[in-house]
Amino acid sequence: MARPKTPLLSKPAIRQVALTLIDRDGLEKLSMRRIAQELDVQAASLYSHYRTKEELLSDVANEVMAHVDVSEFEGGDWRAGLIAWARSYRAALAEHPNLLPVIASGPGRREEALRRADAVHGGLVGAGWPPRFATMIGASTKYLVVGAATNSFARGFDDDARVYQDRYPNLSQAHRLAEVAAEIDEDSFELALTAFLDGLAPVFEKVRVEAAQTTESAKDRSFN
Amino acid sequence: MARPKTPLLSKPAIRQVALTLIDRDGLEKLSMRRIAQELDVQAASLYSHYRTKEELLSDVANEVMAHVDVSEFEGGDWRAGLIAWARSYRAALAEHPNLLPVIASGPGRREEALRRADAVHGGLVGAGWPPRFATMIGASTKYLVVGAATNSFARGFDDDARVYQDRYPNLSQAHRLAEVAAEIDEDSFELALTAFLDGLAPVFEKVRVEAAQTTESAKDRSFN
DNA sequence: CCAATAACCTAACGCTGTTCGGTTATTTGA
DNA sequence: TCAAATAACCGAACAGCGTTAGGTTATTGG
Repeated sequence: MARPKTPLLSKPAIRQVALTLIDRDGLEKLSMRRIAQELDVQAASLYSHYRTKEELLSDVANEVMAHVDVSEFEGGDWRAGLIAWARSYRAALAEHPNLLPVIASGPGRREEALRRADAVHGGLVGAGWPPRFATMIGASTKYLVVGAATNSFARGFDDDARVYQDRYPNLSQAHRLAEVAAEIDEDSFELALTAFLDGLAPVFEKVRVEAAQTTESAKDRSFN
Repeated sequence: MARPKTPLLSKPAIRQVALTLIDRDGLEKLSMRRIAQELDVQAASLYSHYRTKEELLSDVANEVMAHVDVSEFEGGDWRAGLIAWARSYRAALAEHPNLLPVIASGPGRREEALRRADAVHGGLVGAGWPPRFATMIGASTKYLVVGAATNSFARGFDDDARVYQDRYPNLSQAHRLAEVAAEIDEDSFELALTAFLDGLAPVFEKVRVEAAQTTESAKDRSFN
């Protein structure tokens, strides 16, 4: 076979197969040859559409990250905005846990990631946070989400045994381990997020007062 | 050459070379053949000491994690314990950023990790936290540390440009990017940790009251 | 209608982790 | 003391990896 009448491949099709295989068999088992096999094609043909495997993975990661919700910042409520962002972020990672190393290894295409970063940053600044704090709070929230996802999905049944006994001292059925672990992760994440936001509230008051004073003295100076 | 008079290899020596290469060239460039080359040996010989590359990496990760400090919990001050733990944890990751994917992919040898998990958990319970909260707080703090490390080290000069402009609107010298980024990461981490712990304080009061009431009613019941 | 391009192919390169069987020094046990 | 077992190396090879080169054919643009 040389060139087919109707193309067998397309970027979206390749991405979709890649993501399916990642979800099913894990990131480590994914190879260009396996993707090609699934598409009844030779591995070399994939390189007509994606220049490297890395580029493909980065594209897949971007597709997944597109579902993250930053619209809640528009209301001007920074707390609600952060919560919605963090939860949908975490949900997106949870849907494709095997993809996490790719997402965690830095953003691929700049556009989308930048747009979301801007929405978060802009939302915080719009709500009254100084830009410097907006940066740090955005970063901190990301820490929580990525850290939670990492610890949840890359777990190897280690200290968890102890963890379960906290809450389920009589848990002996191994088949319930997964759901119990998921519940604890969920609760831990919510606790961390809530405590973080609660701890931020007094900071918000403080920096607003400081900002107001700075504006005052700036006004004073402009009068002299 | 067959068997040498004095052994050329040892587990510690292999680990040391592996870690050095990881630090210098990155995790991706590390191969058994390169480690062997550095030790003037053939790759196959390494398998007399480590059964797989994974086992070796896991051992290296454990060695690094051994520097994490959980001793501060002994004083009974859970806030001081968490801060010391989180900071030394983060410092350990920062010393070998290229190793982070290995560390994040679940603990290797159970012993050490369990010992530390126990120290954290025990410290929190000893300070008055209910076991269930001790579990969640330990997990949450880990989220922060791992998330911060991931976002810091796996960065690809993306939304950072904007981030720098927050604080250094006139920063044009690219050679200062690294230190500025490090400073922002540091500040973000400290903000997140402080806000989290501050947000935890009222929770602590609340669960202590509840625990006291539970004890009361337990006493009541024991009287009846 | 012809040239360019797009989309596939086969074959191969150099790399990887790992295994096999061989060789020799050291250690163990009778 | 001497044989057997083991430990520590080696060379060669296996299957699989990402990627490239060069070939063939269908579609498209001028």
